Amino acid sequence: MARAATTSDAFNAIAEPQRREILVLLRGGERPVTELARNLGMSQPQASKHLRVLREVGLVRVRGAGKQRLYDLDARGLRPVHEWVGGFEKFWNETFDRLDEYVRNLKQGKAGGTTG
Amino acid sequence: MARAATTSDAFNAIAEPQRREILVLLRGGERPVTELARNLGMSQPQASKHLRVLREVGLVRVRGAGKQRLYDLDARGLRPVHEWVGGFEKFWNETFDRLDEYVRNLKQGKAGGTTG
DNA sequence: TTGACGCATTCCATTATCGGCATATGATTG
DNA sequence: CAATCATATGCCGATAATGGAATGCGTCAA
Repeated sequence: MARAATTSDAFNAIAEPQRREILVLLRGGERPVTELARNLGMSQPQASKHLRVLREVGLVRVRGAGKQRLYDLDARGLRPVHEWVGGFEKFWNETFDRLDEYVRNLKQGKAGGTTG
Repeated sequence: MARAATTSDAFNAIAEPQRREILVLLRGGERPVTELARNLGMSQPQASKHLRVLREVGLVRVRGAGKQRLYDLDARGLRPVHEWVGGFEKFWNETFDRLDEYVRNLKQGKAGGTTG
């Protein structure tokens, strides 16, 4: 099996840096493809491809406006991501302490031992 | 070019569901490889490979304990992820409103038009 | 209808994943 | 040193993502 599809969920979709940048730009409101491409220094086809992925996972919506297609942010799909990562919030402080303790133990000649 | 390496950053590392599960288990404290593999129903080599990725992006630490190697959570690398996603927090509520408005416009026979 | 513009899609090459299986490496015990 | 347990690594097959280039398709203007 290969890596999961980028379209399988928001986690995979936002793993790509350029797609994150697109989402950031869209916080400023809906934008046509070409403008996104220009602002991010990518080709129009690349922008379209990234937008397709974002649309398939539901992070953006489209509406036609004449010749243009305006893409709009739909951030709801990011909420589960935020919540999952938020489950570690208390740990990225605590981790410092455990590392401190670890280092102190090393200096005392004792190996690790945070647990036992 | 192919997709960015899973080891390129935390975003890519946590795109894989099994690696997320490993991190969740490690919130309960350090664990040896075999126990993680058993708890997650994956093979030992797979667990080792996932742990390698997590270690390379700095989300876990290892220490030897006899024959075993105990993996420990280092959640600090998740903080940037949380912050990036958090930048969309105000939008996943606002989005509902914009969708509501969109739907109301549709019912009135007007196309889209959230913008103009 | 023809032409121009905006965007989506397809084809291609390169590259890296993930999983299974076998095996190498490391540490402990006797 | 030999045997064993715990873990890491190597190889393979299958999958697919990314970027570039070319092209298809829909819309608007004349």
